[in-house]
Amino acid sequence: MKGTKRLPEVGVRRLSLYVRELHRWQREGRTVISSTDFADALHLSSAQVRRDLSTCGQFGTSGRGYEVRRLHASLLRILGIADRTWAVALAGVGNLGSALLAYRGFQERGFLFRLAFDADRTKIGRTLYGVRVESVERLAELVQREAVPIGVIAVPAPQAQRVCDAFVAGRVSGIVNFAPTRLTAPRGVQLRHVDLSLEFEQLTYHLSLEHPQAAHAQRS
Amino acid sequence: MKGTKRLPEVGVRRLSLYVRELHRWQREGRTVISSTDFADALHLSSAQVRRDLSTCGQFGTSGRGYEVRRLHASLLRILGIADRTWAVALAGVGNLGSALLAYRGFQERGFLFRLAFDADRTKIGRTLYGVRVESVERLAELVQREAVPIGVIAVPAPQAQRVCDAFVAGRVSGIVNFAPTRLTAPRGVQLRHVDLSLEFEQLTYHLSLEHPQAAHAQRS
DNA sequence: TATTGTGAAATGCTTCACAGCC
DNA sequence: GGCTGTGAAGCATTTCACAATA
Repeated sequence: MKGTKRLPEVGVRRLSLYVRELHRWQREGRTVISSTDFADALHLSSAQVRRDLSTCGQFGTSGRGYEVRRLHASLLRILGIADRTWAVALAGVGNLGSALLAYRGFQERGFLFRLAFDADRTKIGRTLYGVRVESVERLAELVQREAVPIGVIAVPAPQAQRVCDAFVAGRVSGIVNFAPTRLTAPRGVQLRHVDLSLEFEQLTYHLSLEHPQAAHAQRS
Repeated sequence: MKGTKRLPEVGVRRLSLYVRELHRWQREGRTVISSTDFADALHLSSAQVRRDLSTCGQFGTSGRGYEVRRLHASLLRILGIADRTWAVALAGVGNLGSALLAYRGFQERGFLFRLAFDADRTKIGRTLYGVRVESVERLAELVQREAVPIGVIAVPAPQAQRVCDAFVAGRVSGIVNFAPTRLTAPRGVQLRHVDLSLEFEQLTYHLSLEHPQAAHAQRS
């Protein structure tokens, strides 16, 4: 029912949240939900929800709401994460890397860790969550040989650019960076930055000292 | 030099990135930088950088640029992260929790893990990164006794709300949530959501298949 | 000359409010 | 009656473009 309008970047991010809630409602056995249900669950306005959804297509029924199953399937298709499995290569199996390997949300969305790399000799050869850890020196070679399309960077900041270059050499088509540094891509390869440090920095100014009565800061 | 204008929410987030770059430039010995330097490093427009900075105060010198040391100190002060240490309590020392404990950026910004909790009996009593792991059952009690102002949630989604309630009972003034679920705060306590699952979800639509020649997707 | 700081314009995003539909 | 989808209004953010300044 729409011509040219596109969902804004920030709206796409909300789409992911809608998917998450739909997933939960489906488990709970609900079959129909309204824009107000979304609004309450996610602290948005119902108008925002309707705008987001209607911008992507015609999903609802006037006077009734949205069918959970259908909307869920539609949004997955729109986000491009339906019926597809993406192989992923992970660089760095330290604490953060291990957290990523263990994160179930990945599998739920069709991502599968196929390769893992580390520079630490004591880790190479071990198997974590079903993936064998290889030497980072073989990263480009193996990524290219296995034609793995996505690289995930979970190494310390100073090594991130080198790893990024290796992924590019291995001809991945997407890189997700969790190192607190900005990467630059050689020659026409586009990178997207998913920057964990930014999340931490949010904390520094989001401190909301609005407890009913007391507000106890503390030095240490 | 400004009257009433305030930096928008998203601008505050950029401020953190400016701090990060200033930190780096300071290490590299640079003394003066321009809005264009910021723009190049962070993929923003120079006008945006100037607008952000000038909205916070008068920091630059026409025809010259910004003094690195002074700007760095000023931004830290504005973000409220100078000369202060915040004690933090961590719930969940699994992979993600461990990654948070190990993350140096925390200390750099004056955050110090004072308490850690887990439900796994085999972990309780162990010391990780200098912090003793306590039973999650004692969370509210210890957080209140030590007057720790910030709680960090790194437990699985189904447990997150319970842990959140415990932090509130322990009278923290801020909570940061890394579980992929929305929390609700009892009675007038304001929560901010830092949602790791959102980061993962970004990946699903940010896949940029723009390699010079080939684009090899793959099922598995 | 090089660069900031900033009105004004442009663009983008959210909310309002209600017609239309079930 | 309740709810969606959407023009139009309102608000927020970014960019333009240039006067001011070192």
